[in-house]
Amino acid sequence: MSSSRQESLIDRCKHHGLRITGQRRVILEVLDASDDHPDVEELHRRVSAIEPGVNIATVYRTMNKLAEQGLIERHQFDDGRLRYEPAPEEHHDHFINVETGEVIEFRSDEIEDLQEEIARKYGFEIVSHKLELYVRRRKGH
Amino acid sequence: MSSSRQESLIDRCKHHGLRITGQRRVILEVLDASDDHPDVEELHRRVSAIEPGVNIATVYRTMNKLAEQGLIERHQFDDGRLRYEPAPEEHHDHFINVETGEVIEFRSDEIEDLQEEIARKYGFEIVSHKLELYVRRRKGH
DNA sequence: ATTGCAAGTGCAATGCATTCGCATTTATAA
DNA sequence: TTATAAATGCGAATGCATTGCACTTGCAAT
Ligand SMILES: [Mn+2]
Ligand SMILES: [Mn+2]
Ligand SMILES: [Zn+2]
Ligand SMILES: [Zn+2]
Repeated sequence: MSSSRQESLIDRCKHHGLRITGQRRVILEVLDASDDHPDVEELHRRVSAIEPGVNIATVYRTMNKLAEQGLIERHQFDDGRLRYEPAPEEHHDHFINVETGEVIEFRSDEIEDLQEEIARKYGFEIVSHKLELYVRRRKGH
Repeated sequence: MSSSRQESLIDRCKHHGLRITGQRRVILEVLDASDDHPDVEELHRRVSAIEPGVNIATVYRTMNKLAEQGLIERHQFDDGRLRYEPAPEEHHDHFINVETGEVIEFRSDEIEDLQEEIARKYGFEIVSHKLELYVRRRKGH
């Protein structure tokens, strides 16, 4: 999740030559404050609570622009919608609790290494990957 | 991929109480003959080559029905379209060659085991999972 | 073989998330 | 301050998938 990032999204946008408009300022603020994986509609809801009048198309366009620049990550879990989070400092994968919809992050160096190993075995190099574990709470303990 | 399955999809449909219509017969035949991961449009193209006049809505409905019954698996890779393959006898995951779009199957017991282990560590049990490795051919060797 | 009816189909309409065209506004560099 | 490319608002369009409805058909029971 968001945790503490060294640089704000606004600063990172400036460094990438993106203009900081009033709308973007709010969108970036919302993104920075999020520690979950909101979709565009939810982002728009949060933005509108701070500054009404921002069009949802602007949120869509901003997310695309940010993703292009690698400033955010885009996910598509099983509900089919695009969800976003600020680009994490260190890669992680996700549990999705099928009963609550909650998304939990985890990291396994062993799995990451095995992925590289098996790709190499097949003569591939990994460009990116997606690992999603759809889970439920274990009963008893 | 399809490899040799013990029972044809048509037989499995009968056992599941699904009616075998002319359209379904062709759709199932196409599925059984596929050793890739076609989307609905591609399936419809292949079906139409054998028997023109089958409506694409029928293909959509048939795929949903088959998936409900667990007779096929549904995937959504990064292009966002739903793709299908006959339910494999043994679980596998996928490489997606980002340069060609080709989908290659693999299986890693080590990774499967590690997934279970890390889920357990978090107090979860895995309901299903998705592992997709987006790759390119390694240059030199 | 015939019949009854739930299941399946064709077709067009609809839903839903996302993108796009275009006129207008605005951030930023000069 | 000004010029201009970038960004925005808004509605229309897009792409993929689902659905309502009238019609057809597989198939189990007779
Ligand atoms: Mn995350
Ligand atoms: Mn497969
Ligand atoms: Zn990972
Ligand atoms: Zn797997």
